[in-house]
Amino acid sequence: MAGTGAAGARHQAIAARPQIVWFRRDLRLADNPALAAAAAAGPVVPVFVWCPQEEEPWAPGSASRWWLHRSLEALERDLRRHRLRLVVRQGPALEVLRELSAEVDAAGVHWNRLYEPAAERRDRRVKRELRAAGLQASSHNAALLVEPWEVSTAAGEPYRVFTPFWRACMAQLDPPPPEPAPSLQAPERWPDASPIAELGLEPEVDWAGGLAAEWTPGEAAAGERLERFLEQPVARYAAARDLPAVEGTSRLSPHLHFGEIGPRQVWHEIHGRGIQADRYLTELGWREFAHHLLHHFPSTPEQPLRSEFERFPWRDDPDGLRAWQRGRTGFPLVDAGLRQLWETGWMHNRVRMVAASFLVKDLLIPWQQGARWFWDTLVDADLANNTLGWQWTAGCGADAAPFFRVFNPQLQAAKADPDRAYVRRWLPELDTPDYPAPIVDHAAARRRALEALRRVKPG
DNA sequence: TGAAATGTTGGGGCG
DNA sequence: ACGCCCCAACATTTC
Repeated sequence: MAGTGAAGARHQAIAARPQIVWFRRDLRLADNPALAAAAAAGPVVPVFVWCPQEEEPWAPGSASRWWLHRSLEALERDLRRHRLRLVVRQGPALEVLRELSAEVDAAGVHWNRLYEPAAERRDRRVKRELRAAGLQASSHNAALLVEPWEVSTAAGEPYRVFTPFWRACMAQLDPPPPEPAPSLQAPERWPDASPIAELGLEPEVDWAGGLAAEWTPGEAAAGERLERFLEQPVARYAAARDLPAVEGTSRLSPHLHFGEIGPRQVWHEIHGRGIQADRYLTELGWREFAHHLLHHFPSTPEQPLRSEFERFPWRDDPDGLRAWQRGRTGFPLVDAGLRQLWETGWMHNRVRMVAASFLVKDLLIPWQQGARWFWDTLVDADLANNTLGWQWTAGCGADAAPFFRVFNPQLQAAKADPDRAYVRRWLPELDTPDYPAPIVDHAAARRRALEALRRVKPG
C-alpha cells in the first residue's frame, strides 16, 4: 500500500521510485483508481502492453482494434498534457512488466481489473509473480458498479436472473464519487517505447471510413457523448430508445468497453443532476449482470449455460450465415441492422435483438457463429455483453427468453421503424429489383424453431 | 425486452 | 322489439 500519500509526494519526489500503471481497458485519467494509487505513491510510468495471444480465443476483433488504436492515441495526448508519455510494448504481459520494472526501477505495478476468463487467469499469475519478485502489485475496480463477487443469492450462489440481481445491487449500491484526474509526476528517465502505429491495430486496407465518420474514441469524446445524452429530456429516452431511426440511445457502449468512461461517472452525473433515469440505469444494470455471469460462468462464451441446449439441432448453413452477415436475407430490418454494423461498427440494440433472433431461430444457425461475427465487427464488442446477449436470444442462457419467443422481423419493423426511415437509410437498393426475396418463410421457420426447441425442453 | 391462436364481449346491421 | 350474426376489440392461452 502507498503509505506516503499525496501530500508528502512532493518532498519525496526525488527519492520516490516510479510506479507503473498498466493500462488495459481503463483508458482514462479521471475515475481511475489504479492511476490514482500510483500517482499517490510516486512518479508514474504508464504502459500499454499488446499481446492478443493472451486473450485468445477472444483477441480483439477488427473493429475493436481500430477503436483501440484511436483510443490509445487519445490517451497518449491526454497524458502528454500531464508531461507523461505512454509506453507501448508488445509481448507477454508478465515479461514486459518485469523488464519495464527493472528498466525504470519501479516500486510497483497498478492496474484495474478485467473479468474475462483469460484475463483473470493471466492477471492472477502476473500479480503472484510480481509480488514474488519483490514488487508491489495492486489491482482496482474501474469498470463496474458492483464487482461479481460482491452480490450473491441468499443461498450464496451467483445470480442467474436479472431482476433479483439488480435489486440486490441497488440495495447495496453506494458508489464512491469519481475522482478527477490526479496530478501526475513524471519519472526521471523514460524507457524506450515503440509508437502506437507499430502495434498494427489499424486496418491495412482502409475499410474504416464509416467508423471514423461515426465515432471519436477517447476520454474527452466519451464525456461529451454522455453530456449530450443527458441534455436530452428523460422522457425522450423512454420514447425513442426502441426506434433505431432516432438517436435516442446513449451510444456510450464502446466508450464504456474501453473504459474511456466508467459506470460510476455515469451514475454520479445522473444522480448529481437529479435526473430520474431508471430505465437507462437498468441498461447499466444489464452490463453489470453480464460481467457477474461471465466471471462466475467462464465457459459461457463457448458453451450454453443451460446444458440441455448442447443437444439442440443446430443447422450448418454457410450460405444462410453469409446472407445474414452481408445483410441479404430479404428481411429489411435484419438487413439494415447488419449493414449498419458493417459500415459503422455498431447496431441499434432493438435491431440487435431482431437480427440475432433471426439468425438463431429462423435460420437455426448456432448462436456462437453470430457472436463471433459481432465480435469481429462491433466497436463495442465486449465478451460479457456479447455472450449474455446471444445466449439470451438463443434461450440457452441466464434469464433467457422463454424458448417460444420468436421475433417476427416484419412485425418488429412495423413497430420499431413505422415510417421505414431506418431501413431506407441502410438499404439503398430496397424497393428495387436488386433487393433479395426473403430467404425463408418466417411462418414456416417459426414452426420449425418451436419444434426444435420443444425437443430440448427438459421433461 | 413476443407472436399467434383462441376465447369473450358488445355494438350494430338486419330480417 | 327481438334474436341472430358478424366482427372488431380486447383478453386469455398457447406456442
